[in-house]
Amino acid sequence: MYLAVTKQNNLDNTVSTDDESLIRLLANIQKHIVLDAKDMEYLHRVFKHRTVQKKELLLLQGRLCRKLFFVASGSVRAFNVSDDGKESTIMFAIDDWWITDMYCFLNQKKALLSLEVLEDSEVFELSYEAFQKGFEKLPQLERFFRILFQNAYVREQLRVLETISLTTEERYRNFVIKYPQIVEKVTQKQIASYLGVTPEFLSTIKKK
Amino acid sequence: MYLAVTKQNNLDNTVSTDDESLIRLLANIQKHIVLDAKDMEYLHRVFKHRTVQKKELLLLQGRLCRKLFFVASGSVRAFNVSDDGKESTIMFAIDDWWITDMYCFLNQKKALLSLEVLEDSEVFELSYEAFQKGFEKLPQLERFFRILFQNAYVREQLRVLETISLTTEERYRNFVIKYPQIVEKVTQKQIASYLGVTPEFLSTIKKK
DNA sequence: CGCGACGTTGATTTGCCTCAACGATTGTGG
DNA sequence: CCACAATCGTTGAGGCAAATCAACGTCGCG
Repeated sequence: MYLAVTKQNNLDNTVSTDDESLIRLLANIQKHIVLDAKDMEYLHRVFKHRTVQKKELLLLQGRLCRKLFFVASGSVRAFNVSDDGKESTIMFAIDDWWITDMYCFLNQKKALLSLEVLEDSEVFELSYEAFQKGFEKLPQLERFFRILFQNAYVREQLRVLETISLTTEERYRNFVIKYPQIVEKVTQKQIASYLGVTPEFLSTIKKK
Repeated sequence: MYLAVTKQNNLDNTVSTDDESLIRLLANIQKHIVLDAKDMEYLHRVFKHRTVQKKELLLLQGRLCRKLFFVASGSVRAFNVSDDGKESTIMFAIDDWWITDMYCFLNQKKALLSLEVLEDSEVFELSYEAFQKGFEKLPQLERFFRILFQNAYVREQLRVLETISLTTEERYRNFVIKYPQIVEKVTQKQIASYLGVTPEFLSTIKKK
């Protein structure tokens, strides 16, 4: 098993949070493709592990977006701040989610979004260069990311449908049902900014 | 060139609309991957060409979604009708766009969307089975669809951001700027249902 | 030609925002 | 560890954005 390799220089018998995080990353990728020891080693090399803490910004709106993130544990929020200061939350990423400002990552443009760590978290980052080279080094990654983007596309399309067809109250209900773990971790203000309404209005909805 | 092969049984020198459509399909795929003659032959076999006419439904909400469509020419609209009869347009597909109810196609579930042909069109359809088998037969398709879904995801995410952060008027302006060819082809009612507002309200916006 | 869908306009109602105030919670520095 | 500041969640009053409903002229189509 690959983990044994990574633990060669781990003198005691405990599994470090680094190892745990790495396991989560590899397990996530292996949901869709098969990896041998060499593949895992390669991924271990190109994915940089980081322990980040609450309130840290993984990306600041306006800066070049160079990294794709995998959240091994904890939570991250992606949001935009408009000229007049209004915040809009695009997505929350908790355990095992991938997140970045994808538009700006793929086109290497200035970020429309900021990425904010919501609690102390373990993440992996993959640089744009490694992302592009990865497809040559490990062609199966085409399949992995095909499925990842496929799911992401479907998710966003359903969100669009909900946003334009349902009432705010229905959308809030659906959010709570769909993402109960997120509801526990984030503030109501953040949920409001995800739904595109004011915190005050969300508050009145909740009274029922 | 591959087209020469397909034209063996084409006695005169004209290029049929079938050929033109096929060229568009192959050119679209070759934007992202390289195809040799055998690949093209394979794709020609699995993609079924159809000439469809205005008002035809490629998919009816509630039915099993079996096909993925490529619009070689013409236009198609994907929309949902809610229980109380309200229509919401999820997307328009014009020349060179791919369209289906992706969620239900990928999960082989009953369609949330109907697909309506807006004008006489040339489309190709790919069955779910062929879609899945295609990745074995032609592994480069992983890359092609990876990029296709990647772009689709980014597009939808930007739409979500616009929807929750901009006013209806701003969103209408952006739509006209972004998709002028679509504006020419579709009714105002359909644009309203894409923006998630009533036709009456869109009408008042346009007065300026 | 006549019907039905479309686009427009206006009157009224409803959903949601803005602004302001307040207690409760969280975070921070002394 | 406490005190203070800052942010959060709630509530209410008033205002604006958008929906609803109805009426009417126009256009495309059978």
